[in-house]
Amino acid sequence: MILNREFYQRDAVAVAKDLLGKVLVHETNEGITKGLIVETEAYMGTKDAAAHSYKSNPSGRTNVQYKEGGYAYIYLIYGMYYCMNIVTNEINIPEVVLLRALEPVDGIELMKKRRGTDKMINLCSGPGKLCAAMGINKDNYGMDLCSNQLYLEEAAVKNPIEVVASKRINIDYAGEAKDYLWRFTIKDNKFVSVKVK
DNA sequence: CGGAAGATTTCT
DNA sequence: GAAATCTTCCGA
Repeated sequence: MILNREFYQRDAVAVAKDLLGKVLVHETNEGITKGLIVETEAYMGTKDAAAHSYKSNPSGRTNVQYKEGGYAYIYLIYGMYYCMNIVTNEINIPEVVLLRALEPVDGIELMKKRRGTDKMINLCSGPGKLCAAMGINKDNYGMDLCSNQLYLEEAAVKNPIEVVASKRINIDYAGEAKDYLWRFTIKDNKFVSVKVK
């Protein structure tokens, strides 16, 4: 079952927690890939010094963040890797959830081909890696997650999930915001990206 | 218009 | 521990 618009129209922290255990699906010409979300981070727009939308105009790269929840915010980092975010909350509230790690579910051969590795644990354990494995790039920027190409769905089997909150990764420049516990992971899941502080 | 820096990954 | 590599943003 595909998650509906209402799911995304809440604050980013609530959505980030609820996204754990959901499945990200991307249908392409090459085939379909699915991954179980095991790690997320919330970025709370104007209240968060680490967010892209904290100090920039509601135009350019962050434009889509100001839409209502349920859209894909894709950006290129360090000139080499894409990161996928999910826009949350209402119109004109620039809050997003960064997807940091997935557990591969479907289309694993395709993921291996895209990533150039056979190691399951290495396919999606990081923001740049999961985008490469899922075939996500700037063409997906602003895509509606309530449509049928790139979307999220409930996991086929719902196992009980234990959520762990921790500090976010690689945002030391963000002042006091770097200590906010807005990173969420599934406890003891081995597909979570390895960097832990 | 030019420069600096970044939600990262990979190899040494 | 450092390089790879390019878009975006800010200051002049």
